[in-house]
Amino acid sequence: MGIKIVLFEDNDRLRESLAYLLKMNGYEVVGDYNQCTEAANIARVYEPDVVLMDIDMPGDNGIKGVRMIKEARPQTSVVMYTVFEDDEKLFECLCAGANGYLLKKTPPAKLFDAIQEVLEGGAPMSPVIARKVLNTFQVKVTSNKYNLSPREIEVLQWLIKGYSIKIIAAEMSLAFDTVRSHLKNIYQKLHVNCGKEAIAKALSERIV
Amino acid sequence: MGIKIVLFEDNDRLRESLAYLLKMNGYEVVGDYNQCTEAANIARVYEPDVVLMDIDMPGDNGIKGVRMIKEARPQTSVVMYTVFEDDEKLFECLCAGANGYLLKKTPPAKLFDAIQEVLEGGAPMSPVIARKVLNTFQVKVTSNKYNLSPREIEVLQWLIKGYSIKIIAAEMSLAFDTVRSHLKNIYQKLHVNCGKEAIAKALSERIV
DNA sequence: AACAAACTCACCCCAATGAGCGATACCACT
DNA sequence: AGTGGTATCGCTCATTGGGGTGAGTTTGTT
Repeated sequence: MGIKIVLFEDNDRLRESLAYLLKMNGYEVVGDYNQCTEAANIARVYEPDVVLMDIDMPGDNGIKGVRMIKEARPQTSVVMYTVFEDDEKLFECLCAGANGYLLKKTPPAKLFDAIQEVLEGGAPMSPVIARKVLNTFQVKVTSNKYNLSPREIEVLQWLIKGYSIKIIAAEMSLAFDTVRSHLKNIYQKLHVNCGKEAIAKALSERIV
Repeated sequence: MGIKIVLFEDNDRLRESLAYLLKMNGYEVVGDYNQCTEAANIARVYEPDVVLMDIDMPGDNGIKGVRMIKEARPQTSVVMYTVFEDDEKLFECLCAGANGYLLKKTPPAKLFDAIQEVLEGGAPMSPVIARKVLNTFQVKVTSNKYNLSPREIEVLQWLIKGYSIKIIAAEMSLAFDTVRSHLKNIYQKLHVNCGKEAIAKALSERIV
């Protein structure tokens, strides 16, 4: 049995071309649609191995489409196929459960490679996209822009575990007021006014 | 001028084979080393375009190697080349600034593709690795395991921005005590005892 | 119609915390 | 010898926040 693929793409010409190309290359295109409102049902009924999903479509957009498909049938691999390369759409798609992210400028040959890759448990991404994804991990390079001292970093690390001042003092074998003193300095350096803000900032900027 | 590559790999046979292969394919291997203690200086002196970096080496390991190179010369692309595929080492490398992550089972042809890809601003990763990376974004599927109500999620989203109860109440046009009430329920559902813990848990588990 | 869940608000008590003052000591650098 | 940064500790005061309890309203489900 062949590889079952479903397409969601509102540009009719492009969608039909894709379907044709895929069929020519031995894939079984079990459905192609110009909008993804019924994506969940389609996934359940046709049980595709791979879905190619555009983002910009009338009705529900492709991001919602991914979410619906992944809820309805998680084992289906969903690969985004779009012109968008802005961070916001990208990470929304990834959070929604996309298994790959290809830009439309991807040549057909690479497209087939990508389908093969996702079937083998990979996560095909256009180079620009992969770089963006990796960069989200590397914010550590900017970690010390707040000029925290080693001791302050240590305190902050306890703080972001949700520990209270009293507990932190015990863990670090320090006096209660010493920890508070460190925290005051930390808050100043991070330009925040309370522990909650500090935790939020530290975790979202991956300072520690 | 050719593409300048530096290798760090403690297996002499493998390292020499790689150097040979790369040279045969037109790359300029400006250095190959069996340990990376001097990685920073090497990067500064030879100004390589790409570094292939093993992880398990005597002395400083490759993770420290990446960090040193990225501090000394950020424009050098560092691609990990290792047998390790455990999450811990992987994400340490990515946080340290690695621009790619290839498993040693990668065939040479793919290796050349990867070097080309990283030179073009991409982030070559072996399929298994890419999947792991993407999966870190998709924790949303487990988001509702705590069974938070829509309103509670909304409150939590304000909370993790570091806002105080008073501010949250104002933003949501609610009474102070209403927000507290929601928070109490949230704390119960998340099995935490205070806002700081809730923020820590919500952000580290990407609940919202 | 009955019930559960979610949403809303209120009151009390007291612990936790941030702000704003300090202080001493150590260390590196000039 | 002085300067600045870090680390340590102390105090008061006002605000914030968490635990407990209760209760009215809406909404959806059975």
